[in-house]
Amino acid sequence: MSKRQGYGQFCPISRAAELLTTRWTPLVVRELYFGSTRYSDLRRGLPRMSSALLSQRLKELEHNGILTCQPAESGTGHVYRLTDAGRALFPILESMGHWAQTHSSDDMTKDENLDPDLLMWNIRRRVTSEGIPKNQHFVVLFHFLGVPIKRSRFWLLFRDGEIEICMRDPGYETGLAVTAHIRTLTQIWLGHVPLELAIRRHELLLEGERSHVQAFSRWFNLSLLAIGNQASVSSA
Amino acid sequence: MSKRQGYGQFCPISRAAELLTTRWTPLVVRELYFGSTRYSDLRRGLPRMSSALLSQRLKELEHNGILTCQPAESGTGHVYRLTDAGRALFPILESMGHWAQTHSSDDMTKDENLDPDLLMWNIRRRVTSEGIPKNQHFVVLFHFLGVPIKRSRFWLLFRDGEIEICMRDPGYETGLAVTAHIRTLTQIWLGHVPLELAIRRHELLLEGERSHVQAFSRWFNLSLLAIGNQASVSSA
DNA sequence: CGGAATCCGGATGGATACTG
DNA sequence: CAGTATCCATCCGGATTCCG
Repeated sequence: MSKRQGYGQFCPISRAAELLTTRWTPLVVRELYFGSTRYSDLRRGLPRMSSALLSQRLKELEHNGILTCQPAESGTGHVYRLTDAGRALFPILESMGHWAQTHSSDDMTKDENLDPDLLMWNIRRRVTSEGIPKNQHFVVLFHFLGVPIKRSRFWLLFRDGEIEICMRDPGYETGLAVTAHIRTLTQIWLGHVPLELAIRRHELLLEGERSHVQAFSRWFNLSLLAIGNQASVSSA
Repeated sequence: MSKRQGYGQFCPISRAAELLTTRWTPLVVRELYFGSTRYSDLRRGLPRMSSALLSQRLKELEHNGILTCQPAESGTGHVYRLTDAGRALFPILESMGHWAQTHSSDDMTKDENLDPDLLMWNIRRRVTSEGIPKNQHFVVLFHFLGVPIKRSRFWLLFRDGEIEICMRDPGYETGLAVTAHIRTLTQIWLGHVPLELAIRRHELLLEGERSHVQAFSRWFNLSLLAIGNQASVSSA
């Protein structure tokens, strides 16, 4: 497979670099760290990565002891999980994220990278059912501006403790509607802009029963990367 | 030049990853951070990197605002220096080094990566003239075991505040001789093994006047990566 | 010495199609 | 759904060359 020579350096940085300087590898680790376990989860979180390359990377990472691959008990496919060594890579990713936030001309929120599917998928993984009416379904509509109409509406469906993203109205009554420019919600998600500020400036609109509006900040959690980045946002 | 697509992610990790997931790039940054400024310094520290690729990387990094390139005042060539953004990358490298030290089956000191030239070059950059007799030259011979004879002897020449590596006896009287297996000195340098321990076990031999032997641990500084890694070694 | 340009074969990555 | 297979563009390593 890889006939590639190593860097020929005894310095430990080079060991990690040999692992991480292949394309997409850090992002695969990120996805796993943030909770993806299935091949299709990974594909969803890394839409621009080709399937062939993903499966190649998974094999390499397994071979390098970064992840384990086990046949899924429930049905088909495999479950991928980081090993201890794999989870230990996270501080590296964290410092990469921190560097980019402070030193990269912040075009990570430039138009071409804003992606509502990706954002919703990331949000879904961090959402908690806390503060959501139990034992009944609850629907939140996200309505994005700055996005082609066909990809501008997403429904988050809370049901039986499960959370699902729908691209079409799931039919139940909508309990809360969230309206914002895709960039606004992305910036909030990344911790660049405090939620309250966006609300106060009417750049993010919450519509629904008062209790549902107030509950929003309890179940809508920011990206793990946002923590410690910006003014705190979580409900008191 | 690079027509390569981005990762299409708004997550800041991906911004840093786009920069760092090209081959050799983290090590070029490491070299600059550790004090190299000239093209030939970089080549010396990265002997397995091709010249063409190095000059390509330097251009890319300059373009990305990681380093600046200025014509050298003194004579020919250019001086490469990290920008603030470039220096800010160091925590990433540091966590990479830390990860490898603790989670990579420590074959970074496996035989094929042990390299006396590289080691001497690294050592030289960290050596201080402190504790060295002033206003006269002072010569230290490093004698490596486990290395082909032709590359087994290096002389460190202290003269006029300058420090030079020689591959042949510079002719002056040798003030101190250091003898060890290449692996031993590499492990000491990386902080895997305390200097005192190696001395006590007679795995590192210091020969010379008592004062010169005692001075050794004052001017021989460990790799920056060793700091906080292992039992401290520096003289009290 | 300090770099940059070129050429070439092999390795890697991206796109798409295909299979169980 | 969970991956493979295939083809082509790009990247990388090594050697050589060139220039100032």
